[in-house]
Amino acid sequence: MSANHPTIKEIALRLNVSISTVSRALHDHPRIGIKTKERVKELAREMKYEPNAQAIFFKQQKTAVIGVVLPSIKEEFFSQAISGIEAAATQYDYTILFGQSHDDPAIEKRVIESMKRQRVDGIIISLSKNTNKISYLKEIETAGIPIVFFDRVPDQPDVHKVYCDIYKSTIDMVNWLYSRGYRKIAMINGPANLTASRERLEGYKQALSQKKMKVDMRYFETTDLTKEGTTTAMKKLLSLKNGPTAVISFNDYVHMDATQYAHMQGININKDIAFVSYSNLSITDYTAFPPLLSVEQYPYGQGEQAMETIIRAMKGEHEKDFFYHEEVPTTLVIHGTNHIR
Amino acid sequence: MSANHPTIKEIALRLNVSISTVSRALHDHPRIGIKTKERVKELAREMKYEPNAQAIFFKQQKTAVIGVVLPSIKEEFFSQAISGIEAAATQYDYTILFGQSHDDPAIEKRVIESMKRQRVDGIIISLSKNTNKISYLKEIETAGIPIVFFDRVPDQPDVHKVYCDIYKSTIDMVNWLYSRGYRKIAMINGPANLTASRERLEGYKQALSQKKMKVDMRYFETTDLTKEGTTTAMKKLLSLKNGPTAVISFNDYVHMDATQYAHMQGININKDIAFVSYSNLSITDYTAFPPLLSVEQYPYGQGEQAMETIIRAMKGEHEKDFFYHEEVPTTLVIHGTNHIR
DNA sequence: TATTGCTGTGCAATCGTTTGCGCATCAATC
DNA sequence: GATTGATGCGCAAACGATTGCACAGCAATA
Repeated sequence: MSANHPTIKEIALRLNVSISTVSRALHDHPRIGIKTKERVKELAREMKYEPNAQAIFFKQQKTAVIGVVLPSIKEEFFSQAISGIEAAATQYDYTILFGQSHDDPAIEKRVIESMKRQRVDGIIISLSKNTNKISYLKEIETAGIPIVFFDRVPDQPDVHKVYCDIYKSTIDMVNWLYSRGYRKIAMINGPANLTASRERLEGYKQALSQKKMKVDMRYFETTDLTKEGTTTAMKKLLSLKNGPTAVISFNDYVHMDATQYAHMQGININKDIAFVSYSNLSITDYTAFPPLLSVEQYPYGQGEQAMETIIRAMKGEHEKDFFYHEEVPTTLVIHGTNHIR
Repeated sequence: MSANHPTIKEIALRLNVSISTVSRALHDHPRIGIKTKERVKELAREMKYEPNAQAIFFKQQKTAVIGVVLPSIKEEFFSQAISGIEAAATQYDYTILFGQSHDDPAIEKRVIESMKRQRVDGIIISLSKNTNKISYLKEIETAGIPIVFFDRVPDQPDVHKVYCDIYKSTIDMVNWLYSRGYRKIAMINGPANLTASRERLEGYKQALSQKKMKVDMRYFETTDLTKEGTTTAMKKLLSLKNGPTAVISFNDYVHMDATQYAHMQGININKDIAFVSYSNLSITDYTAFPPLLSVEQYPYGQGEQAMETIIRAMKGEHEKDFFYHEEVPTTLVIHGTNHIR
């Protein structure tokens, strides 16, 4: 069952010419006679010859393979992102070596090392949410494999990264709520160590202070993103004397847990309390309680952008200490009007 | 920015020994002196030498890479499946070259050809729903790259495949409904050309006739899996004089569209009409109208099984005309009791 | 002393392809 | 008739690692 691919050597043998002649004939080298070219091409077709990409890339010290490491493809955001990456990759004749970290830094490292051994030409990664040391990644970059971070990117400036401005989206979101008359705006944020959480919190504070509202930390809760964590957070918000009239959830998954609990507590979702969120999952319109508003982060576009950025990084045309920081825009998507209930 | 990996050649040069000595020392060859081994290993560590997997596999005419082609990773079924594939791959020291067909046979073929050029050691594929010619895949297999189909598999017996018994699941499902007193059981099936659809239909017919019920084709509709197709099908069912008391949907996505429409028509979901389905999406419990019952097809397990099967196929220990047909079990998962509404 | 066997190492081929260089052959030019 | 230039093709090295074979040096044996 071992692969039996024809080689230029066999073609050369059958045609009684040298290997180099076959190679050049197939590449339409000007110095090869036209009859020879035709004989070679004819036989190549007949034998279903296909160049051995492995051999070529081995010689050229490239692989035309990009490693892609994502936390979990079960999240719609990442499954969309990889589609964008793949689409762009196909366009540039690259293929995708795929791995998930499942938000475990140890697995993440193992996957990366394996990709390094495979000699991928570059790596696109969205960090596991528990990763805080990326020094080994910098080493890999120094060893000659460029890395582009996307969405879950490190704070530091000396990396290539593609991300969207959650800080700004959050301000937009609060402003939207404000313009609809909501004043008691709560937030169920993610773990404090995440950049994503920090951006949300800062945007939240900034927006409130722009509106001359004081930041009431009773309205600010966090969740570890588990159902239990979110339920606890929501419970606290609901127990407040002067409870919130609007709740911003970390993302649509948190939103679903929060609204599920609130509903069970007799809250009329989006009537008694307005719920808004991030991610804009496609499943949203089928859920029992869609958010009034969700921030669309265009994972597909981020994926495409990440691929284009790594290609530029691989070309290495940039200055030695230049790093790409690509910001992709977001949009507020309104759902509330046509939801099922 | 080109990769600069140390090679055994450089180690040999620095140590004034031959390349072969370095290679053997690193592999603990018995004929290499102990001091030499230590000197070599020491320097290798120091230089952060890592064997060039590309070179090794090139020489061995292998890649340790498995191509995985899925219709669309946005479907939870496939995103779970690839996790299973990846987990098993990691265990056996294989990596995953990934591609989506987006249910387009032309793209599917392009992806496969590209993987062939990359000389993957094997291919795991779940067919695009529009694919009907797999002859070119048989050719690739003949050329020496084993192929394992999973979930969306061809009918023919002369292929390796991993799948679950939807025929049997459907019978179980109808029996479950029957035991709950439902007698007017409708089905919204998928496109007739899909094996998956045929199995559902046959199971449906078989179950009904086992219960001495006649198959009423007024209760049988199909959808092209678009929202419109499903809505039309549901509309027809609702317009019947003696309408169904239960509806079996092709999968949870169809189920969501069907129930969304039925709800808008004033049907009390799972009270007026019972809805059951296939896939058992994790999102189900957050949706407005979860199915009473959904068939769990264990995509993760199917993925693992597919990986194990391709590894066996690559070993080629089987008889020349033997093909693996691995059936993985399904389960009926009950939701109705704790759904939100 | 000659043979045998062991230890430690190097040579060179191999995988498939590309490519710089060189060598013919032939026609055209001076 | 010698030089030049174009044409057509082959040789061999290179990419990184593995491995069968050979060989030198040395000790033990006959």
